[in-house]
Amino acid sequence: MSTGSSNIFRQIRESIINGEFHFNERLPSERDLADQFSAARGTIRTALEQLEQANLVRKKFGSGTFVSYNSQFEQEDIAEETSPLELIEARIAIEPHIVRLVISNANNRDIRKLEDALRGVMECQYNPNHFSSADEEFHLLLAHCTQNPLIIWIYQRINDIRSHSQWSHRKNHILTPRKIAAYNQQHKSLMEAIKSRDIEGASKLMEDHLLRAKADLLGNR
Amino acid sequence: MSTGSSNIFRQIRESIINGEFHFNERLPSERDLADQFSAARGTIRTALEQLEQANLVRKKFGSGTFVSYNSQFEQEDIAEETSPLELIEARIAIEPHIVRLVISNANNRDIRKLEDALRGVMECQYNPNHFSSADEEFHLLLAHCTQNPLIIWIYQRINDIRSHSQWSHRKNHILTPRKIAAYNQQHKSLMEAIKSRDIEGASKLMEDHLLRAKADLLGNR
DNA sequence: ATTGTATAGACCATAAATGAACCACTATCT
DNA sequence: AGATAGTGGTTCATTTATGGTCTATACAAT
Repeated sequence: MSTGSSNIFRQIRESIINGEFHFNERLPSERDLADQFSAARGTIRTALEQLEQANLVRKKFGSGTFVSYNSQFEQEDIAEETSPLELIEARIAIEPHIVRLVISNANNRDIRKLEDALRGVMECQYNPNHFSSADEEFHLLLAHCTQNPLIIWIYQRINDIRSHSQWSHRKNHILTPRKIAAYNQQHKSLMEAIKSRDIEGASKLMEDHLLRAKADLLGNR
Repeated sequence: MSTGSSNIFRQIRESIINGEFHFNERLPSERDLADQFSAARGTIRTALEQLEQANLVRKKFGSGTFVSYNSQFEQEDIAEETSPLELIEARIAIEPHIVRLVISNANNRDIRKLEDALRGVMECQYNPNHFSSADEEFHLLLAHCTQNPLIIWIYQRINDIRSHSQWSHRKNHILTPRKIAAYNQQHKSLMEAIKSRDIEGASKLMEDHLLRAKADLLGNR
């Protein structure tokens, strides 16, 4: 059972798995491959169809054939390999304690800036994209209020991933006006707890807030 | 997503990451880049848009395209300006929840690897440097056991800073055999809590462990 | 003979790249 | 202050390259 096309299939598969062709890179055109393998274009096409069936490759009409195989070694970008669920788990890990540090370290000017930012979030109930970026800004500002450069830096990376995450595709499904209103209410309670210097209360509110976001994420898959 | 323009995207990205273009440096104009890559300006523009999307570059109307990539340069800065106290605060923020995730996600093989690593730490009671690096390894392994790539990545960065921190100068003063023995005892209790799947108990032990380390740090200034 | 595969060529529909022109803004020089 | 050159932002028609499809032919194995 060894036809010409399946030989070509095997050869290209090896090239992809060995990393000669990188993720998302365009393969040579069917006509070029036909030249390289001294085969007819139809033969190449059946080989490519097998590759597509094996999820190693995807074809784009009018554009080319692209590697869709993601080797473990070229996950150079942490943002690409972090799922929305994993992202929110990391936030659950760090943000409740961020709130503690905010209450310990923030001065009145910081608190005012937080309130300003929160007002900005509140105004975005009906636009998921605006809400999302205002929310990112608010949580990043919290990190800044810790005045801990390492935590600020870590949270900047988390925010990079938030804006890059696959989650953003589903944003419009998850962030209904109703959900946004709920989040805003949680933000408001959180802000009040921070202002009254209730460390454990605020931390718990942040944890609940994120657990709620996690539940929403899971419920809307 | 992936076309000829993304080849140019890749090339410029590599140039930026490899430091051929420095932070805040202006890239050649779109027209110049078009000449260099023998491509049309539109093709360059789509490549630059992808770079902007990846936060590697920002465009200034009428002025140019500037590198906004925070290379290892910025990470060096973070290591420099993060004090040992701030480092341990960040660890207090994240590690108790890491322990929770470990208990939720780790399999038996992970647990065995943790026990092996812990034995390695135990053997270092009389050498602060060895204890320190074995301890780093143990805590990093905990992060790995979460199986969350983002958390692993964050903890790797924390570990980078641990080994880079000003704290290492004072290590020999702080890490007396007596202190090391105390830490080992805490590690042992932690490990037992993990093995018995006691999520909140283990998390609390980790928090106590780090709070103790923080107190030792403050007491030895 | 039939079937399955490979070859060769032609044409189609689509997507991307091209090349040119123009606009709006910025920085610099006079 | 004004002029000027250089920059990114935008649009357009056109060209090029790509995968998708179809036909006819040749060859080998069953």
